Amino acid sequence: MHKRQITLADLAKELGISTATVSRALKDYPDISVETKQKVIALAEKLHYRPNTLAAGLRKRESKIIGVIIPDIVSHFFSSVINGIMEIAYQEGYRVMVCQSNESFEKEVADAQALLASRVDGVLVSIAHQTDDFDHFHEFADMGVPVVFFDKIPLKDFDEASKVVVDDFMGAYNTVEHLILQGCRRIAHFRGPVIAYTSLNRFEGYKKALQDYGIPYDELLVLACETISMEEGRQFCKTVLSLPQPADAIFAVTDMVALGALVEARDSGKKIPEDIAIAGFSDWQVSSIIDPPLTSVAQPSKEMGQIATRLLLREINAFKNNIPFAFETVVLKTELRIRDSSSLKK
Amino acid sequence: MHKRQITLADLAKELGISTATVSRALKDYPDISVETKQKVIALAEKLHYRPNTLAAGLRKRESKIIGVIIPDIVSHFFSSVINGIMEIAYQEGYRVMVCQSNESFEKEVADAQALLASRVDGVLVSIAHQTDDFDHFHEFADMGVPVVFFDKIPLKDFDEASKVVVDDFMGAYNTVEHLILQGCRRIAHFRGPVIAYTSLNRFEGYKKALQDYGIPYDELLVLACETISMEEGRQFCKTVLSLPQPADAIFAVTDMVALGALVEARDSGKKIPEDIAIAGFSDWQVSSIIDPPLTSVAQPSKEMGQIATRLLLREINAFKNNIPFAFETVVLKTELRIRDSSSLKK
DNA sequence: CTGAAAGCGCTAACAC
DNA sequence: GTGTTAGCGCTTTCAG
Repeated sequence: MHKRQITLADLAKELGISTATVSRALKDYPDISVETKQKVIALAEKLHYRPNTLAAGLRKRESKIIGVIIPDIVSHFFSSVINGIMEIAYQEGYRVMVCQSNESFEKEVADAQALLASRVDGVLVSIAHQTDDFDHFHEFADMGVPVVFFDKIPLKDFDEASKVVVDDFMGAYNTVEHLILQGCRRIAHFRGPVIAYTSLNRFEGYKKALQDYGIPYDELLVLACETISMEEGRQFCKTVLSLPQPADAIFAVTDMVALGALVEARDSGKKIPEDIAIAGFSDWQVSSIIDPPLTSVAQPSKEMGQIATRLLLREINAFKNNIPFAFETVVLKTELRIRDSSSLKK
Repeated sequence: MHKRQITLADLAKELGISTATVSRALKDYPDISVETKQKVIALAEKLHYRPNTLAAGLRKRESKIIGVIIPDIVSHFFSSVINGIMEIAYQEGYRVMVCQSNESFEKEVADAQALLASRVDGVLVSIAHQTDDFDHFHEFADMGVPVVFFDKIPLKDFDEASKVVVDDFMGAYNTVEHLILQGCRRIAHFRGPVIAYTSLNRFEGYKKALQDYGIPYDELLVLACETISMEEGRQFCKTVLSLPQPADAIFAVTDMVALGALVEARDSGKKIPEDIAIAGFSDWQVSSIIDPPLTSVAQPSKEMGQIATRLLLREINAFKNNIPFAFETVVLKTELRIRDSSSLKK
């Protein structure tokens, strides 16, 4: 039943040559005779020889695996990022080991140690919400394993790493500017948790746009999400519509929240965007098919994964060949997708 | 800069004992003195010792990695399945290596070989659309590596494996039955590609429900998707609405197609569900928030990942300990979520 | 152009 | 309780 795996030694014995030669033949080394190469390759094929990458990895001190730590895989954003990661990694002969922190600091630490034990050649990380201690990532650096952060990156304490982020500030700025140009003056913002970097930048972009256009900042119009759910979007929408001076636009930190607001506005008989314009952030696929289609900020998620992976691989190679390497922070542009939920001219 | 990794030998030398003892101490073997254990563990902690799983794997002939091959990670369904897989795998001390076939047979074969080379201890597979040759999976069996198929499983030629699927037949049957009970008599079906097992079973469920309720099958009402896109949903909706005897209900093979149909029906001024009732399959999160909310069949995706992984781990253990193992096929029940797109009573 | 031999870090008989 | 030893499968000097 259980056939033993085929090894170099098996091939070598069968052909009456040494394992070294077999190894070199399979790796297409220049100074092996064509004849030998062909024989070796033919036999390997015939016996379904599969190189044992564990053994090779042990010997060469590289696993050809890159680790990924993300808060949550079940989201369009992160699964797209992983898609980009896998595409590039695969092209370059690397496998991908994915871990999910579930936004838990403890799980993140455990994941980091597991990846360390698996001797991954590099790691791509989007940190959990509560993480503000980075010892577990410094350990990678100590072991000579490059780390590239993306999306949720450390706020402090981590200069010695490359990073890839989205320009949340400008994404938010452009959206609010658009709402202003549509004639809105009472623009509410449903912001994310205070700790999250991305939320913060979106909030700053919101404020800056108001300021640049001479619209006073009104803290009654700014509500902070905790769960970032549709339900919060509904609640907050109700709140800002029933103010003495009600909102005439809503910019939500994420499409989930914007959709909640949209449903609430619709159900309470408001006309969108005439009575209240709505815009979100993330550009879910669904956002374009609801009625009215939701204006939203698109993030280049797959591209983010690709770029982060390219950076990581470059760093891995630099490290291996002992050539100097400069850390980089790449900021990706977002794209405002204007749709009927905010656009008066149809 | 690049500190060398800490090995058992480092710990052994530092403590003046043998590597064997260190190894045993860390594994909490019964016959090591408590004193030694403590010393070893303390030092390991202090030096940030991380066991090299590559070396252990080479020696023990097990990698503690399970491989996953799926057509596409960027989908709510598959990312949820992976979520379930990772949860169980992690609990049991396994890591997960994910590969994406992109619905390409060639990529699937390449992935299989890569996983084979990585010496994964088992594999979870959802096959690509075009796959109808299974040599690359038989190779796992030959190497004594268990394979469990889920969702998209081989139609033939693969008895020697466990499988986990969703009851597409009953899911479809219940949906169509529901539409009939709502009073619909001209129920259209936008089916999936002929080759896909799941599409086929949904189609069969559709036919059986009609038959059981004495409604004649009308092939004008059955259209086969190729791209499974919103656009197809729109087109087909137009088609069945303009028949001499137009449809009064649509059951689509998937929510994507149903949403296309819904948008088309809405745009052309039809009342939903009075003029045309609509139901989908998959229960996307978005399906519940569009207007009207879409009736859909929910699949237990995370659970599918969990169950498949438990089956796989059980098989891995059985194999390792040479105890008999019987392959199983688990069929998971679906749940019909009735919403306003099909329900007359509000 | 090819072979011999050492060793990557760990585990598991087998000794004592 | 602990040490000795061999070896997992591969790569890589160093010889020839």
